[in-house]
Amino acid sequence: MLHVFNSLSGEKEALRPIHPGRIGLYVCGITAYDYCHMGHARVMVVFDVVVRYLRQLGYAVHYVRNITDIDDKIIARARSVGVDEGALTERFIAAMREDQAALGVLPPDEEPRATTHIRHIIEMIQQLEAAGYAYRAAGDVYYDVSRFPAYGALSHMRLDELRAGTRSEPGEHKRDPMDFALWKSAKAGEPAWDSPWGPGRPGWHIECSAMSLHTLGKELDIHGGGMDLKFPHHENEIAQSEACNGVPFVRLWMHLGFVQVREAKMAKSLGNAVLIRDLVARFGGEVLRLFLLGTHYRSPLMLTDEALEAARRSLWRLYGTLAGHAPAEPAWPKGIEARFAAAMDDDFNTPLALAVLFELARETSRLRRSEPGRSAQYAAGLRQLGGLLGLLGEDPEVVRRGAVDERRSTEIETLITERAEARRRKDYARADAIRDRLAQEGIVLEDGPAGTIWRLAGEEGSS
RNA sequence: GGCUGGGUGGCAGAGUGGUCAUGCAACGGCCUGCAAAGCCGUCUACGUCGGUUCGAUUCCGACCCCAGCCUCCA
Repeated sequence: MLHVFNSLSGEKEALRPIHPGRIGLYVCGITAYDYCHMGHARVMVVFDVVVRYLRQLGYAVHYVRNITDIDDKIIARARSVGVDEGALTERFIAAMREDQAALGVLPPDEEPRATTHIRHIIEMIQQLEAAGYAYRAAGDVYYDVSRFPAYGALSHMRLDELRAGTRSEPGEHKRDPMDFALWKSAKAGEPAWDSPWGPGRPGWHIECSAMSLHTLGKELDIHGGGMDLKFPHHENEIAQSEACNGVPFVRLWMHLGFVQVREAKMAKSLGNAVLIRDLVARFGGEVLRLFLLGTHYRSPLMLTDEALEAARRSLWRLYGTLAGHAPAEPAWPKGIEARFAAAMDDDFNTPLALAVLFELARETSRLRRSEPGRSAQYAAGLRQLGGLLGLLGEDPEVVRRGAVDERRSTEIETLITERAEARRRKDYARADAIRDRLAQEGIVLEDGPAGTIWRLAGEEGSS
């Protein structure tokens, strides 16, 4: 039985789908005004694993991850770069798709965008206004939090506690500092849509309420995102959706811990964001994936070169175990599969699941010579379990050789052949000279029962 | 100040009332022409102070420290 930590209740709870056998999952995606950083990578990879595992359990998962393609930051960035908002967002959405693919993340079933749901957003604001949850002020429309008694339930804060540190921005006309904008009137030159309140654009929070309603319905099984969205974004979504729909909005809230750089949260505003694409170039997407899954999703994750390098060696170890087996039906030693499932069932404990994978890898290597048939089966089993985490799907040789072009590859093969002949002649001086030369060039040779294979030494330049 | 998470071996990171996490690194051994890889073993960890207990890293209490949120942020 799968249990998931619900940040609303603060406890692990059994997953009980609203409709038996089906799961509606909504995740807050990116605001498309810049390249994605490792914090985004964590959200993408973790929910990719959640979806893969739920499907493995037999659920029909409907996975929706939105894209915010209109907001203040997009407008500001488009202006500073000198392009229109649409061109800017298209560019960064395309970049996100590249990053996602590099991380082995399957695309969500739907990726609704705010600008294609303006009509639904306006309808929802009208409903809120009609029900007395919203008020107009100088062309803007605000949500009146005093009308929603449960406000603060998700962040475990009372309204007066939340108010403590607030200040009002110039140009706002809120009755209460905790009120938030549903609709913002357009200033000259800003992109705008017609509405009952005049030309303007949606506030940030309302889009998720409107899009989740129109893609998944009034009640969601799981809603997720980064820890920083808990307040105010998700709190506001609850206020909007429940005021509108009259039913509990979300069964389970999943919030991810931060990726940290040198003891501090990674954030664009702090200038310490590490882009996915930069690390993909250095380590390869699968290494990043293993790194991200090596820590439980709710814990903070410290991003360091040492940790990434350790992840690379770990991944290579697994691929080394996988290499050179005959095709076989997947199998496991007794208990492995159950322990893997138990780990995943316990709030998606991927670090523990990975530990089980490493134990399986060790057993596979141990039997390699004595029982090659069983060893091959275990290797196939390792690949299959790894696949549930979106790992170990590549050709082991290719992964370990990294980004070496074909010409270079042929050169290396030629030298290996030359060395093999030298070894046959017992001309070890010559053989070692060849090996040393390749080692200096970052190529490591491994002599095995099936001949000599080669791989990259590490440091820079994996696939 | 309020709220939310944390403090585990050289590093990363799970977990548990009394026998093993796991990975990376290091050291010793096996294997190897020598290596590399792999396998075996070693390196006897649980913030502090009390309490409960036959026994606590694990339960309870207090305290200290770290990160985050209370403003846009995955």
